[in-house]
Amino acid sequence: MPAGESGDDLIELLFFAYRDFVGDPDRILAQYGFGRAHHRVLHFVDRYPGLTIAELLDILRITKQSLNRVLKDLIGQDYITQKTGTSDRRQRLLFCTSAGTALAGDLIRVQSRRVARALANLEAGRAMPPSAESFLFGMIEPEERAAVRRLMARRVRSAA
Amino acid sequence: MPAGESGDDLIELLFFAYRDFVGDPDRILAQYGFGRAHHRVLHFVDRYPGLTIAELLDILRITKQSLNRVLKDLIGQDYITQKTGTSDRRQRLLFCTSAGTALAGDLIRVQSRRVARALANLEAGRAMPPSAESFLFGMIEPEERAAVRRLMARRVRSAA
DNA sequence: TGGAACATGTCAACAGCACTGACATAAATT
DNA sequence: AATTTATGTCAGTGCTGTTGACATGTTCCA
Repeated sequence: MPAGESGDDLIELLFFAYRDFVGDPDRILAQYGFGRAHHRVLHFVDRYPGLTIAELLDILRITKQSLNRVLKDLIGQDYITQKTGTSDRRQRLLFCTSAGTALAGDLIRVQSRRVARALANLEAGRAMPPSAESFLFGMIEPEERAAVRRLMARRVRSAA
Repeated sequence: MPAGESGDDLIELLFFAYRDFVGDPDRILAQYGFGRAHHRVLHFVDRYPGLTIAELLDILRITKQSLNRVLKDLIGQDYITQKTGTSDRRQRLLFCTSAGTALAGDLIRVQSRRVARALANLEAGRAMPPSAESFLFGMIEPEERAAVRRLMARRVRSAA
C-alpha cells in the first residue's frame, strides 16, 4: 500500500515488519525470563524434534558457546530434554518437553496471527496483484501502519 | 518453493530471510567498526534527511541512550551532521555527509541486490501465483536454499 | 589397537546494543 | 516565572553474540 514500488521500500518494510514480528513473542518471553535466543532454540527444537546440536548451530549461525548458554537454561527449566543419539552416541538429540511444546505453541500462535492477518489483507483483494510489499506492510502493527505510510510518503516527495 | 503453504512456514522463512538480509551489510559495516545499530541510523537519516532525534527514536524504538551512543560515533567520524532546527531551535535535524551518503549507498546496494533477486524469482514465473513464501525464500542466500528446503521438508514428513 | 577426527561441553574474557534511573541544559510554551 | 519539551549524559546492568583454550567421550581409519 505505500506509494513507491521500489526494492528500497521493501528493505525498509522488512525492517518494520521484523520489528513488530519479534515484538509479540518478546512480551511473552519476558514473563519467563527468556530472550529471543531462547525463543529461536525452542522454536526449532519444537518443529524439528531430534535435532542435533550441530544442526541447530547451522540453522542459527551462532557459536556453540552462545547456544549452550540458552540451551542450558531451557534444559535446566525442563522445556527441552536431550537424548543420546542411537546410531552415533556422541550426538545429543534435542526434544521439547510438554512444557516446551506448550510455550513454543504460545509463541508461534501470536506470530501466526500476525502472518494470517497480513495474508488476509492480500486475499481480501486490497492488494492486486498480491505483492511482497503488501505482505510486509500487513505484518506491521495495525496502529503503526499510518505512521509508516506517512514516513515513507515523506521520502517519495523529497528525494526521488 | 518449500512444500507446505502454511503460515508457520512463513514464520520460519522470515527468520531465514532476515538472517541473510542483515548478513550482507554486516560484512561491510565490520570494516568500518560499525554495527547494525549504526546501519539503521545511517539508513534512516540518509533516506529521510532532516529527521529529528525524537522521530528517529520513534522509528527505531530504542532509548535515547542507545541511540546516542551510535549517533555519537557517526557524528564524530563525520558520517552524519546535525543542524539546529529553524522553527524549533531545541531540535537537532540530522543529515548525512557525503561520506555518510556514500556508505549508506553501499549498504543499500547489497540489500537491494538481494531483494531484486527475490523479486526476479517471482516474475520469472517460477512461482505462480506470486506468494509471500516465494519472496521470502528468494531472500535466502542461494547456496543455503537447498539446506532450508531440506530442513522444512523434514518437518512436513514428520509432524503434520 | 592406537591415534586422528568428530560432537559436544565448559571456562574466561570481551563487544555490541539494548535497558533503567537519575540528572542537566536550553528552548518553547503557558 | 514556572512548566514542559527536546536533547545530552553518566552510571550500572542484562542479553546475546564473539574468540580462544581446553576437556571428555565416541567414532573411524590405518
